[in-house]
Amino acid sequence: MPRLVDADRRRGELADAAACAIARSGIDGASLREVAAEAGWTTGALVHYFANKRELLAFTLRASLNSRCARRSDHAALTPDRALRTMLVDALPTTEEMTLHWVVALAFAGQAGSDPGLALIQRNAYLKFRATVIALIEICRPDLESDQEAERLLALVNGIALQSLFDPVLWTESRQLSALDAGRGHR
Amino acid sequence: MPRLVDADRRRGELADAAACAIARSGIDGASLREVAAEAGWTTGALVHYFANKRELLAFTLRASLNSRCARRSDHAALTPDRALRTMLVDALPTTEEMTLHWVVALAFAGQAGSDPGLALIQRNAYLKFRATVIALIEICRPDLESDQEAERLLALVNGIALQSLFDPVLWTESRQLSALDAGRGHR
Amino acid sequence: MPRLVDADRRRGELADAAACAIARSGIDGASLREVAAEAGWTTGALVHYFANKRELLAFTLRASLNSRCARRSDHAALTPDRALRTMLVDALPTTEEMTLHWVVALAFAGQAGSDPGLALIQRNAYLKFRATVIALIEICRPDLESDQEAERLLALVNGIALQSLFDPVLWTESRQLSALDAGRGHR
Amino acid sequence: MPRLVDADRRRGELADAAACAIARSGIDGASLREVAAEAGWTTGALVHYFANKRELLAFTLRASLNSRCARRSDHAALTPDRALRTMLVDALPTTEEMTLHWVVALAFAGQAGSDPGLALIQRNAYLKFRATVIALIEICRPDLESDQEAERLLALVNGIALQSLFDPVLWTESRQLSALDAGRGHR
DNA sequence: TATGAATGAGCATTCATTCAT
DNA sequence: AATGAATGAATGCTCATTCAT
Repeated sequence: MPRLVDADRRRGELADAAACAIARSGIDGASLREVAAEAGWTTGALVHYFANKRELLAFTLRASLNSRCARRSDHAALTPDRALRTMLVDALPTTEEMTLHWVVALAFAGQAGSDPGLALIQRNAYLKFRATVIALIEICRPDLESDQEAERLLALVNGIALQSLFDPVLWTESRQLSALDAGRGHR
Repeated sequence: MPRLVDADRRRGELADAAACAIARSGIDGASLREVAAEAGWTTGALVHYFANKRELLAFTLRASLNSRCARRSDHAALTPDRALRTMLVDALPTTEEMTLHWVVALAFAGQAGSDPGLALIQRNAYLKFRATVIALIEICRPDLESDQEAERLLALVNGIALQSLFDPVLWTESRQLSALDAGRGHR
Repeated sequence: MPRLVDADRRRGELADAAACAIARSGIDGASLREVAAEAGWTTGALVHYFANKRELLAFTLRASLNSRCARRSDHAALTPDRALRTMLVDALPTTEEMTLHWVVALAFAGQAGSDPGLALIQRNAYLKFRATVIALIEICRPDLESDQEAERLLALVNGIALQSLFDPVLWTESRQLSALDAGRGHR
Repeated sequence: MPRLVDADRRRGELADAAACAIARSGIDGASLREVAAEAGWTTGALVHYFANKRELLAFTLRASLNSRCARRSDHAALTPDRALRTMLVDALPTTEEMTLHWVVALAFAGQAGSDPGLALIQRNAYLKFRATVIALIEICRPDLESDQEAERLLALVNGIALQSLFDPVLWTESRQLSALDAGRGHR
């Protein structure tokens, strides 16, 4: 089924283009024409891959949020402490790609009220993201008393990310890292 | 004599209505018709108080963000530790009103790319919010080694707030408070 | 009846303001707010003097066109040839005031299709203007063979006026006059 | 393959429809909806051919004014005197089509104050029209002493046209022609 | 499959008009 | 008489969507 592979690849490319357009113009501001142009097609071509704009947005949201989990692969080879740090750093908007994901997530979060369907997708993806991170934290730091401790760590990651988006000049990559280190607690 | 109206009061009411509409429908989704209907007027009436939609949005954003600072009044009478906790709690989306402010802030944050003017307003307001909180933290907790420590505390507050918005069922008020307490560090 | 005098005077002032606004912004572009502001009042005040915008426009048109006839008073004391020249010169847009009248007339002419009522006013006023000029021409120049000759002279005046409006730099006052002189024919 | 359309031809059709609508309702009165309906389309279709209303108007103005020059082709085969008369007659609103062009020109002239850009287009087109006519006059009538003489002839043409628009019943085609003949001067 | 022409609903905005004061 | 708040119907324009090719 070579066709299907092509179609899926196309959908991915379109989702990437959509993510860029959303980061640039906001969700409502990102017209289908803009997304299509970003990807190098015309509007009419989108209809073959997504029935309507909502589906394109939902797919883009899912793809972007999954990317935040995808990196979180196996860190078993590292020492627990080193693995933990690596994992958390992967979740911060230190790279351009990760910043894009955070911006897109923020755009959808601000839209949540207007489309409960998208809000649900977002919430589920967020819970998956949260579960992944917390599970790994607990593996790497079995000494943490409860998962509330892990949750606090996650909140810190999210807070640092949020502040980095608002004030990217102040929050350099190294500052993000040192703030994270300071909050990780001590054995 | 014309019908006399307290224009500033009206602007405030309209900003409240706009905040509700934004939380419900997103920023672009909140049409002037919707805002006017929410406030009990018709579209044309808005023009008396705001020259255009951008001005309405800017005013709403400023009003909402200022509300987050307004509560942060005098805590001098309390013990430093108690004052600190009170202040931070005031910044969490534990009340319905504070939740609304966070949702509105999130909506504007997601819009940042499409209107640099609004993004600037938001950034300035955020910096003011940050400065207020950090200054108070440093007063209440002179033992904190540096303002980086205070910043970490702020990041924690923001992170808890963000997670509460994504998962309000899990993040009850008491959970928000205990997560904050756990991260406050010890004297 | 001092009140009536005041009201009529007001109407005249408003018509002047309207003529300026129309010359500046066109007929549809001249909003009631703009006219009122030009005259130093607010919108609501207009309603006391004109039932609606149409009436204001009709009054303004009539007043402006009548002004073009008003100057054409008694030239009996002059020699016929001198009187003729004076009369025709009075009809050219050589003065600022006369230019305004021509511009307003042009604006209404361009609008003629959309309001048959205004078009009728304009046509009647034009016929009156034409009759006045032609009658005077025939008095001053009894040697002209027919009123067709007079009509040709009027056409020349109108043509010079039109070209002066399109290219005011080229068509100085002296050029308008010499073109008129060259076309007046010889005894 | 998409539906192929001769875009330039379409633009021409739309300009024709716009000219009719402008003659009927004035420039501001001619809404895009009205123009589109006149041409048998809907509003949204216009955007494929003109970015906005201003562009539609500018194109219509240019097209209409150029038509007034287009007819003025080669008259070299005729006798000079006959050619002159033919040319000038072509410029009078004796045909329905030429009347439309004059009405449209008048509508734009009345609008000149509100859009300097359109006024410039109009002035340039007018100068081109003037230059064309005057050049031809000078070719056909080398005996005319100066180009001021030619200009006077043009003024006469314009004046006849203007009066014909104000009083089309009186100014039949034959009357226009005889007025022109009487003013052409004698060899 | 892909194009781009065409639709029609929706938006922000303007404005003549009405009306309480 | 005069103000200015409020209305509601347009208008220009954008855009997701449909569809003939």
